[in-house]
Amino acid sequence: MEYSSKSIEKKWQDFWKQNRSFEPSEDFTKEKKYILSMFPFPSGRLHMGHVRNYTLSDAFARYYRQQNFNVLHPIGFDSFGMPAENAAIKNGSHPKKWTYDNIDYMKNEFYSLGFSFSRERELATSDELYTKFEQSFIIDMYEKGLLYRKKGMLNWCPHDQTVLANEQVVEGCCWRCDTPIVKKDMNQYYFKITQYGDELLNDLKKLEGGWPKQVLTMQENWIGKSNGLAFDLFFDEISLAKLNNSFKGFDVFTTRPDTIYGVSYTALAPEHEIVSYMIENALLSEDVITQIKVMKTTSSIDRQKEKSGVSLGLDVLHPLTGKKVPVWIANFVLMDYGSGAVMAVPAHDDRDFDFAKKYDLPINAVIKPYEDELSADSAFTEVGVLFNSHEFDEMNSKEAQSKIIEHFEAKKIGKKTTNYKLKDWGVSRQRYWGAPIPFVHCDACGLVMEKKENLPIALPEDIEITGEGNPLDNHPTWKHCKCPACGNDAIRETDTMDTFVESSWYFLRFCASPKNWETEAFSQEQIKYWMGVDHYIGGIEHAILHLLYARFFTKVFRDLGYIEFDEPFDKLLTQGMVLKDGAKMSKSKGNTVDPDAIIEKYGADTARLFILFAAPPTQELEWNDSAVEGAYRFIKRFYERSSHVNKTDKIPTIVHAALSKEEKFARKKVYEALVRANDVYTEKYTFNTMIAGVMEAMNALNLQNNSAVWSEGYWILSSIMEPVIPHTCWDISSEKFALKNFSSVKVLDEVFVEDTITLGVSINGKRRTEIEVATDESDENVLKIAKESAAKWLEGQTLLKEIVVPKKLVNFVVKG
RNA sequence: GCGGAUGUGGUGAAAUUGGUAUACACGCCAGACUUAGGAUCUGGUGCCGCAAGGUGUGGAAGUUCGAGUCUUCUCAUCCGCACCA
Repeated sequence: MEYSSKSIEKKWQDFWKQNRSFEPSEDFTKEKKYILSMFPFPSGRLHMGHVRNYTLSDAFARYYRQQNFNVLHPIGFDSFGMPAENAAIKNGSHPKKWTYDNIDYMKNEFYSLGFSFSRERELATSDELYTKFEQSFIIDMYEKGLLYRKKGMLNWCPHDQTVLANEQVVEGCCWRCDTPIVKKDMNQYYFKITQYGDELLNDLKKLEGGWPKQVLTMQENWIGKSNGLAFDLFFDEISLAKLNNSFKGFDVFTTRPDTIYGVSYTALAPEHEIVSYMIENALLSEDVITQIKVMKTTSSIDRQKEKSGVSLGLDVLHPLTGKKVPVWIANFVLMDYGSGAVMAVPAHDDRDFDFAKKYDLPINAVIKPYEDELSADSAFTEVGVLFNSHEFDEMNSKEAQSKIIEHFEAKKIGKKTTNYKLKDWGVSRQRYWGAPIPFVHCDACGLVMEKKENLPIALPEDIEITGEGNPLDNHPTWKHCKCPACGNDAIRETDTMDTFVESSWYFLRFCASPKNWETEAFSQEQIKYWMGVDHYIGGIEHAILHLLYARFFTKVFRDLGYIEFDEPFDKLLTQGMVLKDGAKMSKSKGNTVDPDAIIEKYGADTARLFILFAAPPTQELEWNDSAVEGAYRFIKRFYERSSHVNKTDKIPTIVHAALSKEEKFARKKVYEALVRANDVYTEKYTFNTMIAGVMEAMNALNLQNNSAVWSEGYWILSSIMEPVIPHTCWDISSEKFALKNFSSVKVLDEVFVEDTITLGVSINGKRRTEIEVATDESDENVLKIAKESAAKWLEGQTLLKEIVVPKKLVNFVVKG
């Protein structure tokens, strides 16, 4: 048999398609596995990262099919998004055509790699049917108060001309195009993800063990829970008068209530409402107003470079001492965290310290180290002991935190508070290629939900995409509609949804039987059976964005009564990047490898084998052309040596005792590979060692020529390898085993029983020699044999201790 | 700064509870078959050394009969977050 990847792969891909080989069964009494890889954006072509992702999920899916599970392994396309519009601007192609052409191309690539996806459940999130149900969920969420509209300061990308969620701002820049973002005041829709902040944080515990620690930590940090004290600061008489009594004061949040007696100034964010009031009412000098304007318009990156501020000429009263404390504006105070105002304790906070130094503000220390002296050159931020703090003097600063909170609560001047870094998810985008937000603006009724029977609110196709403004807004007719409530003329919302909304529930849609796709998003019964996802596989880059949003939607859907569980993904496998020449593959670096070219030259099985063999899945994978050749050579040998195998439709029975040493060794290696393979899918995901085991077994088989041993070996090995190199294995199996061997094989313990065993002999832990003894030899005899063998090294030494580790080694402890 | 991870041959990487370090593969060297080889097969290959032997898992110390594995410290690299009060 001569190996030809082209003819074999085509043959089996056609066979699988014709036989609907990978469609899940609707028999819900069978045990199930839901294997999901993160679906791709239809960018045009697959890249090696995709190949790695889907090779992994495909291996899981195929393994569990062999184990007789009912397997759901679906694929779709996350097909809304800006690149479709960017392509339109660049090439004049319609976003819809561009998207669906790409999908067609990429689907062909998928199937030419032999991925065992359910073809009948393929979907694209830009399908109108998908939009229909998504809009329906949006309406439900609005009714529940989980979606709201408000005016606020938003992250605006000047290049993409759209708003970004906080999660989409990376180091102050747009996650997609790297343009520095600016703040813009706009009306936006928000999901109330903060309402679930605590649950999203606490439920991370449920994911321990199933999710990588790194991802859990990243989510924990992102949610950023911190406990502390919130209290009001009140203006003194003079300041009240200055402000025309419009404000009594403002509230602040601190995680360091123990430093309360060290407060020497307070600071507001430049965007704070009191500041705005003072500007509007000309209560500040032109010079100060100019300074504030500069602070507000500086990009967040530049704002971090140096601390700056300005005094407002106001004072508040210290809540405990009643002393006057000056109020400043400081550029490091963030409007969107806490209340946008802080109490400043320069003696015990680095930022406050820098600011006080710059503007020559007082520095009042109230905590000192237990051992050392306080330094005047920096803030002391460690745990210490309180002084200058009235009744709290001599108290440990950690302990003082709760005591002082109690004190504030007892006096009813403040209370224990929890703050989160997590903010509500801004979901509206001023772009065309997204799911329209199903609302209508009516002069009489205000913001009105579209009626569910009118869904989907589909996108118009006759649009002009220029890159200037929102194409929906510019469309001559689309936005004009009737108010669903009063029937009068109204204007349709022209914002579309963030594409992360689609990816937040697609895994639920896959559970739905396609025959009901028209009528329902999914059914309780189907969800109950298929969810949660047993193995979710994808890139670490989604650690926060997608995975947090999907968890949020799951909890919302639970509270809306659609589903009955808290977390969607039981096990998460985050794959490493694919590198070439030490760097991530990218077009700009010119170090990409085109999957199609690899398939053309070596075949899909070679690409799959290399990817799984070269590194464990969570690690980075360095592309290596000659190692790819090596993978190809292995497959060729594996295929061609199947000529040693006899045709059979059941696993051969072999009398182990009657075999030669080489034959026994070959069987042992084969069964070792089998044992390894069974661990891989549940615990370790180390496909590389599983494949190494198969290679060892192949090497061992090649040292003997018993055709029954060859046949048994191939029965097992081609089954182990089927998830990795399916085309090759199906071809061997159909030729030799009538496709009967893709099922679990019982491990025979007899092959691991050996007559003799080799033990290492070491002196003081250093290996010197080895001995071969009968497996059941007594320790006493083992020692005797070992001593003879090591006589050379024991001579003239005093033997202090003898250690026998059964089946491993002998160690002599000597002195001399 | 905070958090997470990773350091083992020329390279990608192996190594149950601490128990013969470097499996498997790439590369390299030698040989065989060949008109030829980027095909195939066989053998070799951590480092120093002719050898005996020594040495060796980023570095230092510790626990132990025995440490890649456990403990402490340290160095380097990568990733994520970052003025979050």
